[in-house]
Parts: sequence; structure tokens; C-alpha cells
Amino acid sequence: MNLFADIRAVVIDSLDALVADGTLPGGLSFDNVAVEPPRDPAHGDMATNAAMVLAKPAKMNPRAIADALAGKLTADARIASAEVAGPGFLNMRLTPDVWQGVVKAALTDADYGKSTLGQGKKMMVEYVSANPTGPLHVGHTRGAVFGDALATLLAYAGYDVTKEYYINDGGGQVDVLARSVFLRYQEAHGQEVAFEDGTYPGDYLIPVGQALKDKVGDAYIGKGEDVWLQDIREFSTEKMMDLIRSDLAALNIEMDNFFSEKSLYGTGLIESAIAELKEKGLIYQGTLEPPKGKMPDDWEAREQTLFKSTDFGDDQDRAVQKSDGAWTYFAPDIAYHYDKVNRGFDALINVFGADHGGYVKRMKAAVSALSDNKVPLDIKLTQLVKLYKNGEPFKMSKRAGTFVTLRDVVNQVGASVTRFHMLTRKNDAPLDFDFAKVLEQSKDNPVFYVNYAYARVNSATAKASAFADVSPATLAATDLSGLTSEAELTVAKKLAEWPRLVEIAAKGHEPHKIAFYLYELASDFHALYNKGNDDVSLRFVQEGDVSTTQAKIALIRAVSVVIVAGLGILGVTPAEEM
RNA sequence: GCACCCAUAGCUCAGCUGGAUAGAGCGCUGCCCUCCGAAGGCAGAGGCCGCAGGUUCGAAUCCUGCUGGGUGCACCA
Repeated sequence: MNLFADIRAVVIDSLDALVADGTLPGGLSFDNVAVEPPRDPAHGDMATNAAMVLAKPAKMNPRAIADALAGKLTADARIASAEVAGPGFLNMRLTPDVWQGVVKAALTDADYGKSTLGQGKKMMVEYVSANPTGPLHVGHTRGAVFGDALATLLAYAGYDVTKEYYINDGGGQVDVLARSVFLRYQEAHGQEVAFEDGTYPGDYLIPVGQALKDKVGDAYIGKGEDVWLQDIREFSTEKMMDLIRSDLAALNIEMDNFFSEKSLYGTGLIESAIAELKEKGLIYQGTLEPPKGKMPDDWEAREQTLFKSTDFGDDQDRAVQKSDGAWTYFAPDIAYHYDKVNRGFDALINVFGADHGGYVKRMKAAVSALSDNKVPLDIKLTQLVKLYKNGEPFKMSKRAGTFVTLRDVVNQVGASVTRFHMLTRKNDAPLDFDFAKVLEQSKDNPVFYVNYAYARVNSATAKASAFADVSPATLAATDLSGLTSEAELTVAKKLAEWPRLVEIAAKGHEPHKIAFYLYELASDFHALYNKGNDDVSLRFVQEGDVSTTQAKIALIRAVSVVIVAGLGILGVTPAEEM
């Protein structure tokens, strides 16, 4: 049930009727007709811009359209009044039983808020995709939380979503990893080792070196890279992916699929992807212009195989082969996305860190070329996370050992708090993460504010259950006609916005909107709760009046249902009590 | 030098894809617990929506140009 969609349907039907009786000319498009909550609730419950949108194409005065439309609309039993206001807004007021119906829907329809917007379209969300060279850090955490919430949101909105992690296990950084593990392996054999520049000195490789020793004994001691590099590469990427998988599990993230870059090599997949582009005339041999800004010291013109990404709005064509003929990192990425297209996805979303901003245009170029513009690729960049400890900015440095990992964060504040907090900003705004503040228990902290509302609902329900049957089955069948006070209807109206909000958030790929909505819902709930202090009739628990109590508990259980659903999209589990 | 992102209350940020008098939290001022959890609520002060143009019935929102900040800019991933 989506009340806004229902009322919009009434508006469209009424417009059709106006066309039929000649009031409006034929051939009008109603696509831009919207039914929305008015900015100011005093204007009414819902407003439509129909008259203003249609005034021009119909060559009519907007107020004349609005007047005619108003007459038709009030024929619907749900619409108590329809008034023309301002330049041609049509403000509608709905009858209380409509809002009571929303409460009922939230309690009886297990799918209240779910949408069919996606129509089962296949969608891939690729996120995290961190190099398999170490544990995830805070920056990865934000991308992980964002991607995961977005995937859940899209599934909730009716898309068939696949969550995927692309493992960059094909490039030179894995050699670096292997050499670093070899050092730890030697160390495990009691040798003195030195970590030079270009190796990973992190402690997390110590157990990997030990495990390698347990596996191969001293077989690689004193041997050259030609003997061990390949094997240690595989061994240590596997270990790193185990580590990363467990990091993700700590955040309650489970991928549907891990896709290995290495698996593309030697299978002809890269070659066929490039061949596909070549057929379209987008691959050529050429030399790139030197960079315009600061010139690298060792720059020299070299002929390479290039992809004509400038045809798709990129600033520069991009190399797919190095001057020595080896593939660049871009080539397997093209092949990977070619594979995504061939797997039949209707739309792709990639979640990258902000430092990959320069990569967006060429990736979009590749996908539009490979899919003949049929598969849209949306790339969401998550901005930096600024850490604070005790109110002071906290700089991360690998060398200084102040490197903050995902584990550090989750261990200190918990998965739920981490997830919610990281979704209280839109992805393209920088995020402050203060270890003290996110644990603060006040309304300054949205996580607790929302959870507090949930806990209050539970508390009131428990109190009511002492004398009234407030089981879900009973509440679902409860007569709600007593819910007529302005304060109660305000909460019900907020609940009515939920399905609409899900669609808006899903369309825009903006899971943070869920978090803000939950805050608003909690705020309306807390306001109602406190009104009970002054006005006894608004208290949820009416001692000795079973049916009134049941109706009021039904309302707040509906709030709780939506809170749980919303938090579920964000991947947050609320505490029952606080 | 170029590209992308950002600019809204003293601070941190929303603003539902072009709608009505621009909202919330913190901070500040003042109220509300013999009362379902005050971990809360109510009210007040506080704005040239960075600047200048443009598009139209209508712009914080779309376009252009500036200003200021962030990020990235051959053959690393």
C-alpha cells in the first residue's frame, strides 16, 4: 500500500474524466503530475501540482483546471476536501479513516513499504573491492556500509540485486604482498629480516608467514622468487581474503559473489572484451599527450594500445596495454564489466572511494561502449571519513601505527552504531566520525534517538499487556476509529510517507534518506509521547480501557514495525531495551 | 593547467529531483517530571541558500561564468 500512489491514481482518473467531458483537451501527458505532502502541513495532507503542470499544454488558466479537478476529486470517499491555493496548488485533506488504514496496513501487511518499483530487474552493486593486501580500514568501512545498505534498499524496492566484490588479485601489489609474506616466513624460521620501502610491514602478516611455514616447512628458505613467488601470491591472497571476509562479517556484510581479477587472465576474456571494442572502432595504437600540469620526471612519449574514451566524454583516451604489451589495470576492468553486461544485468552500480574519482568517466565510457548504451552504470563515490578522538582530529598513518581498521571501529562502537552513523550523511559529503560522539546517548545522536523510540514502544506495550491483549493478531484486528486526535494522526501521516520514501531513496540510490526519515519518525513519536504528559487522553496505556489502549498500542506498534523495517535496510538491529 | 565533488543558521547537516513563509540537531534564552522511560518534549532568537547572470508562471534545486575548499590527473592497482 502506497497512499500517495493511490491518491495520484485518483487524480489521474479525475483528469481522464475531465478530458472525457471536454473540460480538458485530449492528448495531454500526465507524467509530470505529482502528488506530494505539502511543505506546510497546515495546507493539507496532500497536494498536487496537476493544474500548474497542465496549464501550459492545455492552454488554460491553472486555477480553472484546479477548480474543475477539485470538483471531481471530492467525489472520492477518501478525500474530504480539495482546495485551490496559491498559483494553482490543489490541497487535499483526507478523512481520518484513511490514516487509520495506514496503521492497519503497517500492522497487517508484512510487506508494508516494500515496492515493486524495480520490477525484478537485475541489478549489480559492486562495493568494497579493496585490494587483498591487508585488513579493511575506516575508508573501506564507509563504502562497505553504503554499498550494503544500497543493495538492501534496492532489493526492498523490488530489484533483483547481486552484491559483488571484485578482487584485485592480478596486479603488482600482490607481488609486494607475496614478498612481504616471504619476509614474515623467513622471520618465522628465526631469521632477521628488514622491511624496506615497497613492502607491507603490518603485523597482520606475521600469522600468514607462520602459516606458510606450517604448510611448506623450509622448502622456500634460501630460494629465489622464481621458485616461490607464484605459490606465495596465491597463498597470501587467500589468507587476505579470509581476513577481509571476516572483517565484512563483523559488519554483518555478506557478499553474493567474489569475482577474481586473476581469473580473467589466460582465459581470453580480456582479449575478447578488447576485440569487442576494436570492432566498434574504439581501439587504436597511439601516443598520449604529456600531462598538462606537473610533468613526471621520467615522462616520455610511447606508443600504446588506447581506448577511445574521449568519444564518451572522458578527458583523455586511456591505455589498455602498457608500452611493453602487458595489460594495464584498466584492461581487466573492462573485461570484468563486459562480463557483468554479458551476465544480463539491467543496471550496474559501483561504489568507489573518492580517490577513484578520476576513474569514473573511463569506466562509464567502457560500459556504454560494451553495452551499446543499454546498461546504465552509476558510480557512487564515498567521501573521506574524518576521525575524531576526544574531539581532536585523528590522523591515520601506517608508519606511526595509528592506522585505524574496520575492526578497531566495530570493536569499539559495534556494527549497528557504525552502520547507522555512516549513513547519516549522503555519500558525496565528507563524514565526521567521533568515537565518543557516536556512543553518546542523546538526541544529538540519531542512532540512539531512533532506538530510544523503539525501546519506548516496547516499554509501553509491555505495560499495556498487563491488562490488555496486545498480541500482534489482536492488534491487527483492532478497531482504530478512536485514533482521531491531531497528534496521533500526525504520526500516522508520517507512516504513510514510508512507502513513498523507499521509492525516492531507491531511485536516487540514496540510502541516507532512510536514516533521515527514521529520525523524523522517531521525532514525531517522541512528541506524541510527551504530549501524554500534559494530556492524559493521549497516553498509550489507558488503565482499565482495553479497547482504547489496544488502538493506541496498535499505532505505536506500527511505528515500531516501520522502524524495524527501516533499520533493517540500513543493516541495523535495534536494542529491545536501553 | 584540466576534470569530478562540495558551498544552506555561530557549528554539524537535511531539503522529497522546479513549487507555497528554506528545515533539524548542537550551542544560546525561557518553560514542562505528585504525569505511559526528562536518554524526552514545547517555545524564542538566529539566513543575501558563496557571488553574478540565464532558463519560466515559479529556482536553494536546472544552465553558464566567477570565488573559495576537497579529490584525482602517462606506461601503479
